[in-house]
Amino acid sequence: MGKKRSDFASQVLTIVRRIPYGRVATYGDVAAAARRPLAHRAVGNIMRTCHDTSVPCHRVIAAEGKLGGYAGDLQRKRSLLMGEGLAVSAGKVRNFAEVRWKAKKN
DNA sequence: GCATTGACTAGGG
DNA sequence: GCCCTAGCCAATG
Repeated sequence: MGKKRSDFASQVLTIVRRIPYGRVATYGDVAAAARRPLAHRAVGNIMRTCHDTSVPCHRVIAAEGKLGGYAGDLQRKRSLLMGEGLAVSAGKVRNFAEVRWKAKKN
């Protein structure tokens, strides 16, 4: 680390890193936790440009429990989610409402 | 500094 | 339930 990212990017990465095992959050939730509820697009852009291995980016999914996308292999993202006890079907998390992690304000 | 793009979201048909 | 449109933020050329 040491790479000086934008304050928003750094905040987003911190939020994603706080997502516990077996939980998932939407881009909107992460964006809202980063003080930018309308920056859901920017969150996806940050994850794409700053996909760090220290950040469980696979726990960040789109709304409605949809997986959305992933850097490299989307299938890997699905495998990771299923590996955490999440039921993924048709590119969506069935128990999304149950495993949805409520991001707290910072 | 403007235009384009992206792992998005919500709404309408 | 799917496709298209409009709107938002940040990074890149």
